[in-house]
Amino acid sequence: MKLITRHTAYAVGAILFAAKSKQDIISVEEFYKGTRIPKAFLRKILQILSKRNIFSSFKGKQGGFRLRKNSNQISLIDIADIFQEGLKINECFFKKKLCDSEKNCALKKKIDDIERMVVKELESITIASLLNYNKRRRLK
Amino acid sequence: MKLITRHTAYAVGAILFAAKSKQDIISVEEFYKGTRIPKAFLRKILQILSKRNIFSSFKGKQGGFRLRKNSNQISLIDIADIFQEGLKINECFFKKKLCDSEKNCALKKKIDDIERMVVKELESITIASLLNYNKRRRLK
DNA sequence: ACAAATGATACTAATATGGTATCATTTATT
DNA sequence: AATAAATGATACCATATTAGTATCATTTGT
Repeated sequence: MKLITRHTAYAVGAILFAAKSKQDIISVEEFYKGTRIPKAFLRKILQILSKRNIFSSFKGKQGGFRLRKNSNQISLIDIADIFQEGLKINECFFKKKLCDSEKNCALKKKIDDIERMVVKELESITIASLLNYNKRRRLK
Repeated sequence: MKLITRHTAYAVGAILFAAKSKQDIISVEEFYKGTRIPKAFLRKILQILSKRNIFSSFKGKQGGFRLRKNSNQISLIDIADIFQEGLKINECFFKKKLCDSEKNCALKKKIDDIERMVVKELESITIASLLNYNKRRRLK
């Protein structure tokens, strides 16, 4: 059971870093220094994120990425959706034999319910809430 | 996001079949006829399930497997635990850089919370509840 | 003795995940 | 205009997990 993959986590890491930074445009090199996520991998992730409008990108010298959304407009589900292809709900494992049909497979029904619950939770976790969480702890 | 794997689902399928059957000891061949789960694969799954005391097994002619527990004593979490090695909670993805330490990584905390929720749900889904679910639908 | 069963185990195949490398293109700076 | 520093696109490789098969050994009822 892996709710989020490394891609997702790294993407979140990069976004958190950008959200905290006062800098406007941040290069992969700078992301790397801040996060220590392997550079080539990070780069691919950032490219994908900018295709999906989480970042804008700027080519050429002084180029890099700029966060395009406010940190409370990005939730974990957005990121997970990008890297975990729709978090697709489990297909039926069984053929006709076991249930009468896929549509009333009890197992699938129950698992789907749980997945929906998880999706709802992921929706509620925004980048802003993650930033906040850390800020609160630091004050203690 | 795959909450349960095929192994788990097939195991559940086999257990459901055994729970419904009036037969005492059921051979792999018979399981296969009832579930259409690939025979060799099913066999391995049943072997594992009997090592884990979900089934008892009987060698030799007229041998096979007998369900060892009542259907309300087996929950999805038991099966998932067997085939998905403890449903291990996500380790931290980041090095020191991003959070102060693994112990106050907001992302990990949130994901762990969700996972605990999922585990609780899986605990609540027993074989009996799956059987019931189908029974109820059939009556409609 | 034999056939029908599981036990143990080794092996293979497919898929998903994680990660690197490289060439093309763009752009600020000199 | 040349150059260096950046991303875009894309192809590739490595590793781990999941799915599934095959085979020989052992047991047991008939």
